[in-house]
Amino acid sequence: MPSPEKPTKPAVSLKERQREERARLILEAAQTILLERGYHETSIDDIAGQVGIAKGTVYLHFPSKEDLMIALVERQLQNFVQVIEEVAASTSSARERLEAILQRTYDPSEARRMQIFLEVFGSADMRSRFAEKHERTQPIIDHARSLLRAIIEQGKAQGEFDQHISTKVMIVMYLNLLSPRNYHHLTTDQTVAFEELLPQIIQIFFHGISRKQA
Amino acid sequence: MPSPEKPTKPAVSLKERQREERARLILEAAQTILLERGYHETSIDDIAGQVGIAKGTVYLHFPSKEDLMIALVERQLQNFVQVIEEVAASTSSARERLEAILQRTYDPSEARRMQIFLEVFGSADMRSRFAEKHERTQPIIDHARSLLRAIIEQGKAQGEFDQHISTKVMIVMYLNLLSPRNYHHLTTDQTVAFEELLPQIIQIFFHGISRKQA
Amino acid sequence: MPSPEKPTKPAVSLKERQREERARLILEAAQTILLERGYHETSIDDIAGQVGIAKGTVYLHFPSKEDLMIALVERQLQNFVQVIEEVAASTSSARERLEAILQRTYDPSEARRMQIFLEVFGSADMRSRFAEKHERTQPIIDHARSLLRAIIEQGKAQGEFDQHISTKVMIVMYLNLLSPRNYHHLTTDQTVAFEELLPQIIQIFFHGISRKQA
Amino acid sequence: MPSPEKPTKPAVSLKERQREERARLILEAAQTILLERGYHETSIDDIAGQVGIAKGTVYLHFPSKEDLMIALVERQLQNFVQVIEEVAASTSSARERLEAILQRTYDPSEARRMQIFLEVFGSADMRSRFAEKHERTQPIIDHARSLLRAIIEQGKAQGEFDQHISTKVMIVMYLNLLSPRNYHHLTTDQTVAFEELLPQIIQIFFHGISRKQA
DNA sequence: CATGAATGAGAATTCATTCAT
DNA sequence: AATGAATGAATTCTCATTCAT
Repeated sequence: MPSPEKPTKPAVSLKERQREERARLILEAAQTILLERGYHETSIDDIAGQVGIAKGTVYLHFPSKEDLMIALVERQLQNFVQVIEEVAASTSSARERLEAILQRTYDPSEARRMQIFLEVFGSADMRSRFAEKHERTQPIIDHARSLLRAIIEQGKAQGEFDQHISTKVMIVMYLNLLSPRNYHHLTTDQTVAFEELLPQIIQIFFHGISRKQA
Repeated sequence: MPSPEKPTKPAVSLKERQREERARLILEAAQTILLERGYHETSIDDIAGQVGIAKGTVYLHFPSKEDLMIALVERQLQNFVQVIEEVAASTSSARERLEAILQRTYDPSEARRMQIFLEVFGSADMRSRFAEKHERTQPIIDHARSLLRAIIEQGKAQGEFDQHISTKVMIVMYLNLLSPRNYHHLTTDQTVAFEELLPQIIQIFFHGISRKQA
Repeated sequence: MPSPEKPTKPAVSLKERQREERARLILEAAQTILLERGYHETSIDDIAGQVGIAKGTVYLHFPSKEDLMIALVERQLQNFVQVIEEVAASTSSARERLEAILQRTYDPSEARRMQIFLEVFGSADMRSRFAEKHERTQPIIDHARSLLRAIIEQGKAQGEFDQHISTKVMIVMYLNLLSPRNYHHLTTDQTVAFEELLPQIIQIFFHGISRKQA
Repeated sequence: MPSPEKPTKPAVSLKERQREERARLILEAAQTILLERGYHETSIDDIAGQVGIAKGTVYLHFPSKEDLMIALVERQLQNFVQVIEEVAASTSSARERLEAILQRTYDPSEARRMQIFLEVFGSADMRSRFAEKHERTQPIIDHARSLLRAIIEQGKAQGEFDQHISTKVMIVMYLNLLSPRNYHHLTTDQTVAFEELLPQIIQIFFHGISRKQA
């Protein structure tokens, strides 16, 4: 029997893992600073400084600042899609599933991450800047939408939701609920605690789309 | 006969009026371009060019690019407050008044203008950049809020709205409805016509906050 | 009669003249440094420093480093074409005219300038770098060539030059004679005085292309 | 039996041979890419990639990019000197020998290689960059010159060449004939075939320097 | 030995702001 | 007042070189 300690395959994997870990560290730092200061107010040097590496090293992992941004968005989207997929598989009612997604997305540890992609789509210059790079993110977005559509349409079919309201509109409003940014000032003002906020929003929305009682 | 070297008040006023007209022209141009391209993608030169004046002239009216931006936001906010005030004075029901504000704000000619201030508060970039300059806009925002609060609380008192939902939360959600940006992709996709969009959103929201029937 | 000192048109012309003068100054400095150090070894900052202006000012006159280079080449080419045109108009023999062009081009004050465009076509990376920007220089080069061709062909027709040698080859060799760069080391070594060099080169070339005596 | 830890000479030699072979491979790749793209457009990484080794390995053989370049030039010069030496030894006439050198240097397989050193001396860029590193190449160049000088002076002594033309000038012009770069556009234009080019150039040059018939 | 990740100096370019005319 | 030329700080990105593994 050959000696089992000889690292043949794992060696490749180690380097690769280190590489990915480094990339993850950069994404993490980028996320933190970008969320604080925004795209234009954050230089590659700032990000590198945050990670504790040199400017050039960032470029070893991401070919440009834009690509770093896209990678960030992509990661977040995938994260989001995963949440939806997990929840969508459950057998609870449409409303329960949509609420579950909200709950998990509002989880503070998730919330910050969500925002990054709202940054990108939120301002005119970001939209135009990244318009051409959306080939990769668009399919993910489409996928998320179709998952949500399925849930909502089940809810309509089973009499939970009002059939007179367009599914598209529901999706858009629902996605807006997911944007912590929209509630940012509320929690900054500290006049409404974050924990009370969500249930009320949920209540408004679901009451709003629920089938009207005859 | 008045001494000819002492400029009478109307003369000053004329100059002043021209000055203000010029400032207005600059704001107008700035708004157009900023909405299209975003803050960082718009240079002072671009704005001056649009107005047909020289770069330096812009600085005769606004001490910096940031101040120009703030002025833009302020103008929009005042505009918005005026709409609220006009509507608030009417004697119709709370819901009717809130709907009226939405209608007027969604009016295409208004919608674009609304967005400018959403640009500013919408991205981390802008928020951090303008954080210190909010002394002037904050009171206006507070005023708008208190006007809306009054309407909503009337609605609650008169049994239109659900008293269990915090007024603050209602205001936030209501303000979100006002953000055409949130619906931008919808109308860009051309899958939902702008005209159908508003009624449905209104329906969801007001049904959502309405007092539940026993 | 109106006062003649009122500068209406000249005012425009003054600014324009100052602008051109500034551009000329930059070109002059660029030429000096570029010839000494080459394209890659010369930064825009170096050039600006030589002129005594700031980096950004260079960009007020030339949109990019490449364009500055092209402008330099163009100026030199036009200069060269002008020399050819002036000489071509004379009624002397073909050889005399070609010699005259050489004389004027070897004039030390011209010689340095000539080189700049040889720099550009001389090295692989310059050629590929500027390949796409040649739309403007190519016609000038073609024009110069056709002027030379005409002279050479007259020389052949009148029995001065050997008709068995292709005009194209003659032109190429002639243009090589014009490249002070080719003789650079000679004069650097200081073993051959510049003044003796030209006559000998002329002698070799024209003897070389002259019609062979039967 | 020899002690196994002491490497005999052949063993060192093998390693040394492998080392040299590796160096040769690098030079070969460097030459190919450098000729295509030029010095600044070629990175060490490109060269390493072409050889199929890692960037760092290049530095095991050449202390810097400049030194790699110098080594390339040196190799080419030695090659050239070898051609001259071989030809110089023959008993044919001076013209025949000089023509033979031209023929061998114009041989397509040689032509490309020749150019590398013309790149280096041809642009100001390179000249200034390598000026201080010429201690090693200068002697080789001097040697090549003296070999050529000997041939030319024999030609003069035997009445083949015009004694009134300085040998130095002849050498310079002759070396210029060797620069395929000078004829590059000709063959690129495809208006003159490469095969016709050389004989005509030879004809001009040798007729040009030949002793004039009384 | 070979590798390739990490470094950081350096270069082109942009643009808000100033100021002489 | 208006102009627009000039400035220079700041930013993105490249790549020769080093060095731990």
